[in-house]
Amino acid sequence: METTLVKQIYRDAESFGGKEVKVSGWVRTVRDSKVFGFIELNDGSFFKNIQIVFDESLENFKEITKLSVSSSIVVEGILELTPGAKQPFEIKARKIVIEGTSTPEYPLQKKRHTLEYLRTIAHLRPRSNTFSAVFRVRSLAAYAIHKFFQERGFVYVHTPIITGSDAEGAGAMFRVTTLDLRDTPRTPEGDIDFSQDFFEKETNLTVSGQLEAETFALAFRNVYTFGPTFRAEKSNTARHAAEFWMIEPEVAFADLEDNMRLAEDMVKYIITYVMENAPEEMEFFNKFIDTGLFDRLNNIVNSDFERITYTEAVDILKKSGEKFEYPVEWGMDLQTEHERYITEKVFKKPVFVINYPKDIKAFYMRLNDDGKTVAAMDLLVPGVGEIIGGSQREERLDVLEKRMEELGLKKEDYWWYLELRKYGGTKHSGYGLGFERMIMYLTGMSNIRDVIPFPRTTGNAEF
RNA sequence: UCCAUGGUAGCUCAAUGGUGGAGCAUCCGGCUGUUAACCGGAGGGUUGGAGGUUCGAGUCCUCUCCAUGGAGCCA
Repeated sequence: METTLVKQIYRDAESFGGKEVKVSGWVRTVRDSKVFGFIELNDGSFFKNIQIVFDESLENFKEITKLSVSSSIVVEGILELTPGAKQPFEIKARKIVIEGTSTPEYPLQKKRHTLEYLRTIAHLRPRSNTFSAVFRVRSLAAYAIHKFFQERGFVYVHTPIITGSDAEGAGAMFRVTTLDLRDTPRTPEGDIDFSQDFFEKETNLTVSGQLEAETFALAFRNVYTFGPTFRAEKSNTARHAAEFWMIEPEVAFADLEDNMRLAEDMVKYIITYVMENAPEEMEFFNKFIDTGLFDRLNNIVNSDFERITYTEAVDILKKSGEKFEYPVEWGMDLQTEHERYITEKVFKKPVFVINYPKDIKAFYMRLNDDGKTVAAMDLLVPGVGEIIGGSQREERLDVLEKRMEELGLKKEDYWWYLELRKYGGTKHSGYGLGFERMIMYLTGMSNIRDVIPFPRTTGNAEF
C-alpha cells in the first residue's frame, strides 16, 4: 500500500474521507485510557499533526500505549472526517507497526521549552513546532528568492567561497590554510611564507561575493549570488553569526534608484510568496512568536518604502529632542539606536537611507557630485535593523583609483576589478541581503541562532 | 571586547544567612472521545565550577565558565 503524506491529506481531506490510508511518522504525544487511545503523529511533510485513534482490537495495543515521545510508527487505517471536532479528521487505525522506539529521556517534552534550551539540542529541535515552522519558511524563502530573480532573467552566479583578495573591507576573515600551524615555514625576513601554502598565497573564506559578481554583471547584465558568507568578528548579538547566507544581486546599467526599486520589489515578493505558501507556519508565528507579525508584514507589502538621505536622517535625529547615548553629528556613522529611532519611531516601516559620507563607506561606492557623499543605500527595518546594504558602484576608473589611493589599497591586488572599468565599463549597482535577517523579519524570531539549522558564532561550533 | 542580568530536579521556575520546594516530564495505578487529556501515588538534587567569610551559604565576597539582553563590528 502506498504511503500518503499528511500534507496531502490536509490539502484535500474530502477525497481521502472514508478511504484506507497508510501514513508514517513520529509520535508527538500519546493519550490513552483503558481500552483506546489517541496519537498525535507528525510525518515531517507538514507543520500540523494528524490524530490517530487506536483501540484494544490491535494486537500490540499495550505496547502502543507505552510508546515514548518521538517513536516512529507506520499506521494503516481509515481516514474519517470529523467535522465539529477539534481536529478536522483522524485515522482509525487497523494496524500500527512500531518502526523505532524512543526512550523516556527524550529531551523534547510536550510542554513549551525555551529557545535557549532548544539551541543546546540543535539535532532535535527541528522536531519542535517552532523550528519545524522556521526551517520550512527558510526553505520557502530561499526558493522565493531564486524565483524572483529567475523570473526577471537574472543569472545565478557562484562566486568563490575561498578568496585570495583580503581587502573586501567587510570585516575580519577566517584564514584558509594547509600549513602546519605548529611549524610554519618562514621567509628570510621571519614572516610566514605563504608561497608554501596550498594556494601559494594568503587565502580566506569569503566575506562577500560582490567584487566577483560585478565581473559577471558586466557580462550577463543582471546577476545574483546566493551562498554562504563568513565573518570572523567576535560579535555577540542576536543578529550576527560567523557563518550566514547572503544574496547579492548586481545589475549593469542601473543606478541607485533602480537598485532600491529592485530591493523593495524583492522584499515584497519574498513576503508575499511565503505568506501564500506557508499559511499554517505563518499563522503559528503570528500567534505564538510575534503577535504583531501579520500587521507588520501586510503593512510592508502594501506601502512604499521610505527614502531619505543620510543628511536628512541626521537632521531628523538632531531635531527629535530624543536623548541618544551617542551624539548625532554629520560624518558619524548612524548607531543602532539612531537607526531604530528612524525606522521604528519616525516612519514605522522600512526606510532606505542613502548618500552616506564617503569616509564611513567602502571604496567601491560611487562618489556623488558633492564630492562628500557616496551613492550608498541601507535598508532599515523595524525590529531587525539593517537588512540590506548596497550602492551604485564607482565606474570611473580615475575616481576609483584615487579613492583606493586615499584608503591605502594596493591597485595590484584589484587589477581584475579595475579592468572592468577599462573594458566597456558602465554604471552598475548592487546590494547584499542578509538571508537570516530576512527570515527573522519574516518569522518574528528575534535571534539569528534560531533561524540557522546549526548556527556558528564565536565560541560555538557544536554539531 | 564592554555594560547589565541570570545559572537550583529531565524541563520551566520558587526558596528572609537557619531541615532545598512546586508544576510539567518519568515510573506505577485508574478512567470508553482525548486535544499541552484528566485523577491518585512514587522516585528524582555535589544548587554551573574553584576558593573564601560564617556556628551555619542556593543566598554574602573573589575568581572562572556558560547563557540572555544591550553596545561595538555588520548582513
